Amino acid sequence: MLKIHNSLSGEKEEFRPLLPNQVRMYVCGMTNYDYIHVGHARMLVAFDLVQRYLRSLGFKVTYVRNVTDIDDKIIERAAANGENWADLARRFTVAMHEDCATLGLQEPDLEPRATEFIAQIIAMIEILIDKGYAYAAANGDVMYSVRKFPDYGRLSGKKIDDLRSGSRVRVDEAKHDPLDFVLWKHAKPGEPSWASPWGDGRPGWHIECSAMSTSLLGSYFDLHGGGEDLKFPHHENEIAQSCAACDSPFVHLWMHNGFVRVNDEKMSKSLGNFFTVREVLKTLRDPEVLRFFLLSSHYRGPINYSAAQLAQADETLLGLYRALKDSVPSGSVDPVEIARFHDAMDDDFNTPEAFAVMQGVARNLNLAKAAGDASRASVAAATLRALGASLGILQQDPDTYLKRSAGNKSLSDGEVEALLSSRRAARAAKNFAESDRIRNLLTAAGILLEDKPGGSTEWRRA
RNA sequence: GGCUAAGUGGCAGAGUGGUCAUGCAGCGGCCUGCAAAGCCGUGUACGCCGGUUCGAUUCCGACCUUAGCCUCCA
Repeated sequence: MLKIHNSLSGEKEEFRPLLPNQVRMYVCGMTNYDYIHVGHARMLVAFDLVQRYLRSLGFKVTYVRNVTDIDDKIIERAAANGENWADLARRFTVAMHEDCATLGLQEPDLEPRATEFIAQIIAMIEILIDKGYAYAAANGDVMYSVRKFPDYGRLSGKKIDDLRSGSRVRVDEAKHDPLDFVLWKHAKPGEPSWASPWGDGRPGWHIECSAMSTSLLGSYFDLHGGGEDLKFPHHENEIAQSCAACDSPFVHLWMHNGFVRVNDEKMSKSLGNFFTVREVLKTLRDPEVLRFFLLSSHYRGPINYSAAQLAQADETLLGLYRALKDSVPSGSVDPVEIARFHDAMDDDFNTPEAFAVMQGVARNLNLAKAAGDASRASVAAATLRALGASLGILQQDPDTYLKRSAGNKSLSDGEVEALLSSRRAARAAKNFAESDRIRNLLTAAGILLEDKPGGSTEWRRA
């Protein structure tokens, strides 16, 4: 039985889809005006995992992850670059797709862009105005009147009056209430704009998600995800918009992932303490290390980013690949371990616990290999592979993986093989001084050796 | 100030009212020509103070500390 933590209730709830065997999920994706950083990667990986696991459970999943391709930041950045805003958004959306692919993400079923949904956005705003939830302000913007929506603040546990007193928001004269937020922004000269009943302008950020999600998934759907910083006000605003416009509940279950931190601070653009995915990947043996690292703590908790942590993740992953080496996965898997793994994952996607199960399987695999029990080893190998598959890891060829290096290759594979063959000759002649000399030389070059019982030698890169 | 999370062994990170997380690093052993890898073994861990209990890291209360949100943000 799958249980998922619902931000709405603050508790883990048994997951039951609204429609039999179908899951409709929406995740707030990226505003693409720059390369994605590790914090974004965590969100992307977390919901990729959710989506994968739901599918592995047999649900028919419709996974929608939007792209915000019109926004203040895009306009600003484009202006700073002297670049067309649409070109900039397109360019970084392509880059994001590349990064997602490297991280082993499966593509969402639908990836709507805000600019493709202008008509739906306008229609939704009109409904909100008709129903009295929104108003055209004096400055040409259209605002949502937060106090008209009684449930406002329920998701984030905030009370409207607490917000007001603590608000650091500069009171915009055009707003009837400081809490009101923009649905439609009137265009300033030279800004990209679309025609609307309220004049030329562009959608506010919050309304786009409401319009896209309800157009694509219906007014009431199963799961909505995003980073925990979106809980307020973004998701709160989405609820206010969608519920009011559709006269319907909006989302059954809200999921929020925790942040990536750097020295105990949130990794973010504004703090300037961010590392882009592509820059981090250059320092790693394989992108899988980053994915593994991101999955090694629970998605709701914070995770501290550091090179030392990445090194630990690398070491651990290496151990798993070493276990997989020299065994042929069989068709059958170990049902007990599979069940343990599912128990862990069913408990709100407890990946650390799931990793512990995988470590147990790896130990069995090593034990079986040491005992020369090929059939037990191949069942263990198949099990480990299968479990890895549902997390999107451990699918590479172990030999290839182990010969990869985190740093520069000072010696080519061929050079290593050549040295190894001289060493083999030395060992056969019991010339251990020469044999050790070669090994030391290789070690210094980042090549680690393992002599096997038959006289052969395996190698890998540090 | 309001709201929300969280504080676990050298590091990372699960979990539980009463033998075991798990991984990395360390130490001892087996194995090895020596290593490496693997296996076996190994560590007075649960922020502080009270309370409940036969028994609390786990439940309750206070306190301290940290992070996040309250402004764009994954």
